Amino acid sequence: MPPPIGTFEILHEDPTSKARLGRLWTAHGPVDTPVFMPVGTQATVKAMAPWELEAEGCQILLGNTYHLNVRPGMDAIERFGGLHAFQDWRGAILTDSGGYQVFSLTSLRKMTPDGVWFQSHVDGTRMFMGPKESMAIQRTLGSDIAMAFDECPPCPCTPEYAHEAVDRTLAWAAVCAGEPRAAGQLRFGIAQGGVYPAERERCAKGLLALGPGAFDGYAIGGVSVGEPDELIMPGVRMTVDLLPRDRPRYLMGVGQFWQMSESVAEGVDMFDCVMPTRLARHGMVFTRTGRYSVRNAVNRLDDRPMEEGCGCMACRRFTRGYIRHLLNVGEILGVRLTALHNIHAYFDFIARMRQSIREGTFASFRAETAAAYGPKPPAA
RNA sequence: GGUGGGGUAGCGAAGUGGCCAACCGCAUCAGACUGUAAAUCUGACCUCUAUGAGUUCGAUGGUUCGAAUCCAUCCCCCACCA
Repeated sequence: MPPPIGTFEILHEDPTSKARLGRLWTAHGPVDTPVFMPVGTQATVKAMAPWELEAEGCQILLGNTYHLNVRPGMDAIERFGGLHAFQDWRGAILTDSGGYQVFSLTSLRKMTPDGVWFQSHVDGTRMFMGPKESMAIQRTLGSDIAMAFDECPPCPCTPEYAHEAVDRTLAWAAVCAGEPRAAGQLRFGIAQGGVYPAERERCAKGLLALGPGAFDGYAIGGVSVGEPDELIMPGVRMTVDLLPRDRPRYLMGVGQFWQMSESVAEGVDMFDCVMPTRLARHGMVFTRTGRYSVRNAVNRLDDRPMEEGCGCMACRRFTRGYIRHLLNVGEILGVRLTALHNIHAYFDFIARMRQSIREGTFASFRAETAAAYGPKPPAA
């Protein structure tokens, strides 16, 4: 019999860092951590079929509250019996609250103390989203993990603005924590604070002050929102130790291989990022030794697979020259194949990282990752 | 053979005396992308010893301080009529 939903087991801890192997139990099965969650904003991971994600061992993916509320709308989601049924995804789903759209759609929204007025990026319709609305939508979506509605401020922003954003994020978190949830739905709080340690600390402590029943896990938000590379990891470090070690810690929106291995070393368990799928559509290919653009002219006559030794279907059957051709002429299969490969590369990366923690070789895994990708990724 | 239209950078296409190394689109080349307004966006794209210089607008000659733009001759393409 599986443990109760929401149980987070810590299975192994790395002696050389704060890395740990864990397992979070959701209503749609276990999630082995550290985990990478592909982003499926609009009820699909772009260019990927659900069975392809299953084949890669994907246990959980993302959906988006704002975007799914705009289209198809909650009446449609209800009609189809929730988000899982709608997109026929049998694993777990984490829904982002819409807080990121406060950042990414800055020019289309207006902040108020109680929430945010969005002007739809599709047809301009005004819609209000606050903590209650976000939680209600996520309830209808029926996600396994609902994120608290937060304000994700950009970088740079003034200390004063970061302070206000933390005020709002904490006030909204309290509202979220009091809202009803879907059956078996977990709820994560989000720590903001920008690049300011005092604000990071105030936000994390404020979330914890809502009590252990408020949240099942905690996220680090507002990272990689415009700050230079060298400020990303400090933002993580100044927050992660403030979050309970017996609960999953989720670094939102990150990211690159070296950022993930370094964050795992700090005690982070969960990641999501659009990079593997977005960059796939732009012709960028991730490999164990770096990334490169398969669109580049040097690949025109290259008969090697995208990554030598890779076991993904794209690499088992097709050459760089062919895939470059498909991307070059705009054929759909091109982005399908690069997405397939990049998702495979991400899951391969995470699987190897988990294995290294299990086998006690995480330190050298970190070093290899830093060498291949580095804080300043070398031109592959 | 006649009449009319036309030849502009890899292609298409503006420009019809100075603000033109020449708008724009495509193609090409390169770069960026981190809780996805992104199969998107940015830049380069005549040559060079390159915040400057040199050679271009079918060819040659001419007018003019100055020509892709005006004139003459020639070459080629298209349409219609013979």
